[in-house]
Amino acid sequence: MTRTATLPDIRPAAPTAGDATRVAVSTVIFTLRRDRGADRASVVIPLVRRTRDPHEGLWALPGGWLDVAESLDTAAARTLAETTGLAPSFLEQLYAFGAVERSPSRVVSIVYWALLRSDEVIAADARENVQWFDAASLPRLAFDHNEIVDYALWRLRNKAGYSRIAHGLLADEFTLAQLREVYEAVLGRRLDPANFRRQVENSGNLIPTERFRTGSHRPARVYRYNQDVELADRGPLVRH
Amino acid sequence: MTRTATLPDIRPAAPTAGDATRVAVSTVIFTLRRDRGADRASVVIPLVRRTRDPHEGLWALPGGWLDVAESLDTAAARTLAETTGLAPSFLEQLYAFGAVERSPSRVVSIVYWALLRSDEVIAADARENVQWFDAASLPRLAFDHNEIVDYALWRLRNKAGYSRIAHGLLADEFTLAQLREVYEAVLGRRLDPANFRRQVENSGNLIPTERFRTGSHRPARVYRYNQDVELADRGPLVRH
DNA sequence: TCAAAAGTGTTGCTGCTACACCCATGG
DNA sequence: CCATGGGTGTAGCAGCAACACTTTTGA
Repeated sequence: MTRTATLPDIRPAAPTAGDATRVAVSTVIFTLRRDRGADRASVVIPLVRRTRDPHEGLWALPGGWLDVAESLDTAAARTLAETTGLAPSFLEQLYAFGAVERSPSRVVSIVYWALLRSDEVIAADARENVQWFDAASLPRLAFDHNEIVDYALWRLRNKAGYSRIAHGLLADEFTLAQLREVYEAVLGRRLDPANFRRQVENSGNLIPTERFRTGSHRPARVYRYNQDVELADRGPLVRH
Repeated sequence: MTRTATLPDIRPAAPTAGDATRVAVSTVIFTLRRDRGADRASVVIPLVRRTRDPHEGLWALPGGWLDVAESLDTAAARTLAETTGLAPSFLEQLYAFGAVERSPSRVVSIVYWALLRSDEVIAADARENVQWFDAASLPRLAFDHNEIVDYALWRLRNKAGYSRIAHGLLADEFTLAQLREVYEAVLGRRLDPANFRRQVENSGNLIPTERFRTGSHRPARVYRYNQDVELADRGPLVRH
């Protein structure tokens, strides 16, 4: 459970032959951070500092080796928990990266991407070697991980257009302003509150509650997601 | 060049240890077939008959093992050429399948999908063990390949909505009726000729030529694709 | 009473669908 | 000249962006 938080050791290890191709699993985890004072939330991702040689000291995506007896989905969830302690509400395969020269030895990385609700973030912060970075301004990462994060960000923004991606980033109950803030952070632009309200109300994804959240000004109605409408954008692929 | 056309032998082979996870690459190749007399074209894919034990005799997707010194993209193109003789104009990664029980030994398959232009199909037909099937009515395939084809079909239809997918299925020059036929076959429904024309003309993807194709009735203008407008739907991932 | 966010109404633009209609060619 | 597909015109509807406007609260 408390393995060293690091990407797999790339040096030829015991279980496999030295020249064989090995399969790793990594995950890009998105969540939002509301900086006090900042007028907009920003997209942040957790990275792990490498403690072994290829790219020692650089930051890298959390991940690990695929076990012989576990599926890719399971491996993604497991390595994520081991390196960061996180258990995201949304976890989906992103892309398989397999360029020959992306690592000193031959590694094919099956990369996942994940969304973390604001109330799930807490656990990870205490971890040694884990740190959160603003996705828009990352340092140089190990391997091809900068490229991977760029692709994941592109996918996040893309999917926000036609899917209920915000579900994975919010707690169960929320106001429309909070929901709008999520979309604004992901898309990187302001949205008209009036039009946003109508769009989201007409989508049928939201259920209004009778509760109100009282803040600085007029109280806002609290909504929750309609669990029936499951986003069918993974096609015929069944989960679990 | 003329290896036996078959999926990789799944039995533990020489190069790798018996219990290691191995990486295979497979491809779902789509093209259109115009049946004489039929009023609509249909989507067909080439399959390879397995000549070795796991699922011997069943039809399977063309593919093979990933070499240690080649990228995933290269492996997809190579195994495709070796098993079917085809070199598609469009080749893109689809998904990585890695359930534990999808094969007797542990195999992670990186699956690609490809589009073949009607003028590229010829070469493959002569192959032993290669046969074309209507994508809508497949027999039981080896491994989890039925599920894989379903997913690829879903992706094809999805992408047809927002992308110039037909480019990969047509020759360089074509009439609007031919282009429309492609979309009708992929989407599985009729499209209004008048509205289709306007949509596609306004998209800016087509360049009208001065040539006309004279058929049974009024000659139709010949178009070709605007090469400048490259479909930017793979995001920041650069090819080659 | 004032600022600011919550929430409603309205207008105009755009893109799409449906369908009527004209054009050009082979038979 | 007629059947058929190529190609144009147009009316209606739906969705969305822009923005004016009303409501409700804390300070």
